[in-house]
Amino acid sequence: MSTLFKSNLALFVERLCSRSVLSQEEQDAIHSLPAHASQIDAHFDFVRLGETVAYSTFVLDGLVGRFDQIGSGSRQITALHIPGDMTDLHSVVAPTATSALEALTTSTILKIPHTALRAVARKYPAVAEAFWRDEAVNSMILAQWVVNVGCRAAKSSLAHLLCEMACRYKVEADAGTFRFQFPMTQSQLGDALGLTSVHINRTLGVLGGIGTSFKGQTVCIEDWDKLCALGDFDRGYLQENIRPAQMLAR
Amino acid sequence: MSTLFKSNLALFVERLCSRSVLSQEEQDAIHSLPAHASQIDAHFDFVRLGETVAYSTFVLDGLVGRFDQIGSGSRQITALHIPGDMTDLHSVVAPTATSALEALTTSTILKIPHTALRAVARKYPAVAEAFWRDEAVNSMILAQWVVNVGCRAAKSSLAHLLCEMACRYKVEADAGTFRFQFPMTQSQLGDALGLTSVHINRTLGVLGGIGTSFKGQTVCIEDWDKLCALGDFDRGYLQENIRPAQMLAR
DNA sequence: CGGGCCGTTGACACAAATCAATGTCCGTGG
DNA sequence: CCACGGACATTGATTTGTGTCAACGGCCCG
Repeated sequence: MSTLFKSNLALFVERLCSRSVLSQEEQDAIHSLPAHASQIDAHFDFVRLGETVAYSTFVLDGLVGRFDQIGSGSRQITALHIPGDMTDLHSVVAPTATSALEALTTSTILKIPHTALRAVARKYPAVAEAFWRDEAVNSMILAQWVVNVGCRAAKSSLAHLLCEMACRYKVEADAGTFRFQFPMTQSQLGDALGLTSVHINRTLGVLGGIGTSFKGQTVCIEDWDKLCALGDFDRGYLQENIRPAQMLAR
Repeated sequence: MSTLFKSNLALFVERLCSRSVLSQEEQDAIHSLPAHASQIDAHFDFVRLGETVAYSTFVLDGLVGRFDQIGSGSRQITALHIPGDMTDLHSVVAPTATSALEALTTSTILKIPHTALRAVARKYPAVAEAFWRDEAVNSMILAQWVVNVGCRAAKSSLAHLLCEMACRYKVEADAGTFRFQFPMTQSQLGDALGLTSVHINRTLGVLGGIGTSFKGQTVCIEDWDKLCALGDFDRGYLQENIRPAQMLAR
């Protein structure tokens, strides 16, 4: 077990343990998974549509987007993955990609072979369950994404996305202000929300009016409650730190 | 093992076996799951937002929608479930509902306790994997739903939905025409696509122009290729009958 | 110095929402 | 049997949010 890998995968173990209960042995088994780190340039599609992959990808650094392309050429981002996320754990059970994965900014990823993931899931049912739960959370985020692009107005939709990302990045308030790096262009934000970059730009202007700014890839939220209200944001769907008693008693 | 239950759950086994390889023993274990059938009236929410459930739901008959409600009162349907679908297998690993489940029409459902589902998943890793795969397909459908409401125009979006449902219902062409029952109102279609019922009505008029009609809850598609082209539909994401050699060699 | 990429702004077009009225069907009760 | 009410479908007039097109400015990087 390489120390390097152990420290890399520690983030993954930590993520799983935030929602599932794993014994030391089970945690160690995940630490020991073989993993191959690689750096991906911005805008590079490291999984293409229709491609059959033999590994799942864990994000160590950067920002990864799941892209779906439609005939007319416009692109829709259906998921964003930040450090600590598995982008496609489901590829273990469905290895042919139905959407592409692209690094939105220069990113470092870890490729973990399906064979190893399947082996650990088969040996430890609790690990299989933790994987399943992790994917379930991704589905919940995706369902909220549908709501966001489906029936919220642009400013509300953008507010919701910023709230979600602040939570997922576990941003802490500094004197009432939440500030974090968010390396997306306005055009990419448009692809995520089904809007044009022009409209994103104007909508950011509106958010400025309630104390939320996005300049130079830095989000700054001065009034969290107001942003949540505008975005109709309820963090419940993120299932943060759901590992209480009911999980132990199974 | 009751014959009644066996015939009910046979649909579920069939579904799982269309994408996963299960031994006879594993199939029998699913057949033997305890299940409680119940009839749900149209418009009744049988799982409410925030509720913690102890069972997953299988649709025997009717049509079930997954609903998300936003502050302003408008509703967004994020998934449709037809007979043969599990609506919330993921509730085994995340029992607190982050969206509601409602019968769109009078429906018959089967409630299967989480304890039983978890037990069979723990005993048979291949079953756990089949469950996981089934959920992965739901995620792929959800991702397409994002694309649909996010960046397609109304007529394209509606066309895509009708194509998807025709495939999921496994509709066969009759003299080049696909015809099937689809018990949704125009208002519900609007909730699914993030459009108003008025606009759905007008858009259905447009689809009439390319030989697709929806009258009296019956969809009739005279020109499949044209509808697919309009909806930019590629059925690949539905993962129909993905159970070939690569799955056996694992 | 020059060429891209990104952000910003304005004028205009258009798709879809909204508001409102009317029509149709169907179940219910007088 | 007919009158009524409610849910759903249909249609028209108008408004509005967002897209499109276009131009310009800042900035980084080669």
